[in-house]
Amino acid sequence: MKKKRVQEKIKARSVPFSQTRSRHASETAEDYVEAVLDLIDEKGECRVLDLSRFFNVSHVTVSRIVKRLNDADLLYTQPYKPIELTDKGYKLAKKSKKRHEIVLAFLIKLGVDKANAEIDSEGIEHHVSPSTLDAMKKFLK
Amino acid sequence: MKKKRVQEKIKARSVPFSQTRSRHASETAEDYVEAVLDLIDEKGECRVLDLSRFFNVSHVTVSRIVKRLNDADLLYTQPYKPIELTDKGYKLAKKSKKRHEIVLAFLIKLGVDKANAEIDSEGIEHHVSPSTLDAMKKFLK
DNA sequence: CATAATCCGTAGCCATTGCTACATTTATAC
DNA sequence: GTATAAATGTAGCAATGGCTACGGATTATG
Ligand SMILES: [Mn+2]
Ligand SMILES: [Mn+2]
Ligand SMILES: [Mn+2]
Ligand SMILES: [Mn+2]
Repeated sequence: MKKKRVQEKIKARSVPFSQTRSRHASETAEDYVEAVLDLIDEKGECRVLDLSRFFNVSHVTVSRIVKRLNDADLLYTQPYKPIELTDKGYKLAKKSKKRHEIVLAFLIKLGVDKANAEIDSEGIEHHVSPSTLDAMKKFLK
Repeated sequence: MKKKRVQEKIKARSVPFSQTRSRHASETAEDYVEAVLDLIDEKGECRVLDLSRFFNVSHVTVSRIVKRLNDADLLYTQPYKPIELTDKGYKLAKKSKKRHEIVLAFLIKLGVDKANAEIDSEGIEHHVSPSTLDAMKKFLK
């Protein structure tokens, strides 16, 4: 086969990797808004240190990310004040949480023990296309 | 509930995130050795530019990562020479490829179209515990 | 063998996400 | 109210993975 053809064939396989990188780029935002939603729900408010404990990272890491998500209009933060979700952040949180719950329930129904299902679903949720999510929903019914 | 108890409860939920970060840290190595294995198999040899096309990133990004994986004893590289796998790299590649194939076959059997299954499995493969992999294997039988 | 094309390395930039150390603000306790 | 504790912010470092620009090495072409 011609060299060019071989190269094009190789390049054609790059799509899943580009997509995976793109999904990883949105992962932090999704996990953070979901965490803020949960923490407000369970604790009444969400603080930097709550997120720091929730993710097991330093408060500095959280503080920087929260600032970026504030700039992205996903949440609202003021110095030394609790963190709140914007409308946009709330919608993303609800959608991410729903998807996460489906993935978790799916794994459990598939026969995975709860501990592993919780661990695996935390990563898998960000790599599930609408098509795959549909297939999981059908399996759950 | 006491404040301390609440904080411990929050901290307890951090395990999946720590695990997910750890898995993302091994993802590049897994994808690269798998790619080297495939490219040698299909093209006869694996070059920096092959990987650059395969992943759709610049040759500089590939070159830096290849150097790190060389230091980690996963592959063997010399300037301007083709890239080869070490024993350790070959073993990791085989294992990763096997797991990837199972995840892909699983998604297809679940009813996901091939294009989405290929995209999603590229990310999901790195978040599948032995427990989940077993469940997928059982489902395939 | 000389020239052109291709491949690859290096320098240097940016963004993200992890960290420790230290400063400042806010809340709690006395 | 003041001292202490807790929470948060800031400075600055490292690793990783993107990039462009440029130059040197290798290979192909004539
Ligand atoms: Mn989640
Ligand atoms: Mn997650
Ligand atoms: Mn992958
Ligand atoms: Mn992932």
